[in-house]
Amino acid sequence: MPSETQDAFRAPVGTHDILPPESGRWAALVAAFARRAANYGYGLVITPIFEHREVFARVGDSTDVVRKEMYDFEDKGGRAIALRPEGTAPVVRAYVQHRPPSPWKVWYAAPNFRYERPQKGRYRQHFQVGVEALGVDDPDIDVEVIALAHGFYTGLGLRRFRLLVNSMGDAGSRPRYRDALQSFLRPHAERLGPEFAQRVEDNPLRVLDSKNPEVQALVADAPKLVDYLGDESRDHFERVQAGLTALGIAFEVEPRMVRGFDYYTRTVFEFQSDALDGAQNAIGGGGRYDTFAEEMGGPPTPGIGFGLGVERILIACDAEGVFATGDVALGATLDAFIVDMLGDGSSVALLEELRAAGVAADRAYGGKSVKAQWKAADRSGARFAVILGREEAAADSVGLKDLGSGEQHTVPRAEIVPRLADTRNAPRQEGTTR
RNA sequence: GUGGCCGUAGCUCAGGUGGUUAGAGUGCCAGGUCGUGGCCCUGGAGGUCGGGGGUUCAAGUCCCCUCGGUCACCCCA
Repeated sequence: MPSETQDAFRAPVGTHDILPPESGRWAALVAAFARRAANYGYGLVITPIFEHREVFARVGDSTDVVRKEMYDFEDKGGRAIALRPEGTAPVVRAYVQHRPPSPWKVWYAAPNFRYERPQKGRYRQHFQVGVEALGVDDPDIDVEVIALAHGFYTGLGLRRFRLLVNSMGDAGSRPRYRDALQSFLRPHAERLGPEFAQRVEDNPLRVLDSKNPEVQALVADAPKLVDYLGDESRDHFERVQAGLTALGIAFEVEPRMVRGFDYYTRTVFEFQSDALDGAQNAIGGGGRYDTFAEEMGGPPTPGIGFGLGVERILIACDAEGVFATGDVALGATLDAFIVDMLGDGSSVALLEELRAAGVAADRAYGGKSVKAQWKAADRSGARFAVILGREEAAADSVGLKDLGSGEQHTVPRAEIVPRLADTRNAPRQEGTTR
């Protein structure tokens, strides 16, 4: 237990504060995703950060996310509640509850919570951006969704990542495959230990992506999902692959990729960064869930979506040297900084005028020395300093200094606001600093 | 949940084999230049050495516990 003074007043294990200027990079990333999603015809959906526990139970009783990583609790009304561990279930729940017209194409940006031991790229609260498209069975939408994510990564500047795809089969083929796999694995259960044996019984598909070399060697000879696909699933998968190829999106079929949620059917995919050295190299993933809505009591409705992990994407960006904080941070750039040598209160009114005109402006507080004000102006990164000085004031003017070039003019007080507003609206003429 | 490594100013780190008032760089504040920033010089503030217990004449240094960080397993974004 954290003792009150030492540990209580800090972010809980596995969580982080994101401060300026880094927070500006987050804002820029989410803004880029929002633009892209809107461009593809997706609207924003905002769902609660917690749901009735049953909503997430549908993610899979045999998955770690549900079995041991849920932040669940009873609220004061005795309801079983859980913090959202993943993005798809709440969106499907919202779809079932509101029955919007199909196709329903939505995007989200939201934190997820999983009670895990943290390490690099794995946190108890992590942020995902994602999309869900419900009501469309057409493989074209699988391709569209994957292309959206793929283009988002490349738009950030990422290059060193791979797209892995697989098909999980459907309600007809999956049980047949499951049985075949179980029969294949069971004879080895004793040799590979109780954990393995348990998994073979609970969820044999997830044995496939084990990192244990012994298990991997075994799995290499195991029956493959693709060989058990029904005609429809096989055709769907082939059309998805053809669609990706037609768009020039490189991918690898990874027949042993199963992913961690039970609701997936047919198309599943994952983006892995080669720039991340750790074990946490999945920067995004998703798939089709054609029976999920029905399992939640809604009409049979196919769906597909993905979630992309913001923390991991930013780690990958750092590793590839792209989308750096200084280059992209939103909201950190000031147009003007006031250096006040009068101290008569006129700076307050001028600041309000500037801001009302859309000029981002700031000042130093607390009657700082002139020198300190100049240093603050410099640090602020503002393009201009506006000088309230005695000489200028005598002529009903202010000083305007370009902090980049050092050039300084005297400007009539009445003109300073429109002038800065103009400069802002017609910013930096390339190559013509003077 | 299991295991390895790590924890000294806001930040990055020095502090052989225990030994007086715990240091540097950077950042912050002030001054040199009470109207001109970035460079330079001077000064200042800032630490219960993560926390607790133990060994010892003496612990930042050794031992135990605990909290936190990090990495791996597991799992995933």
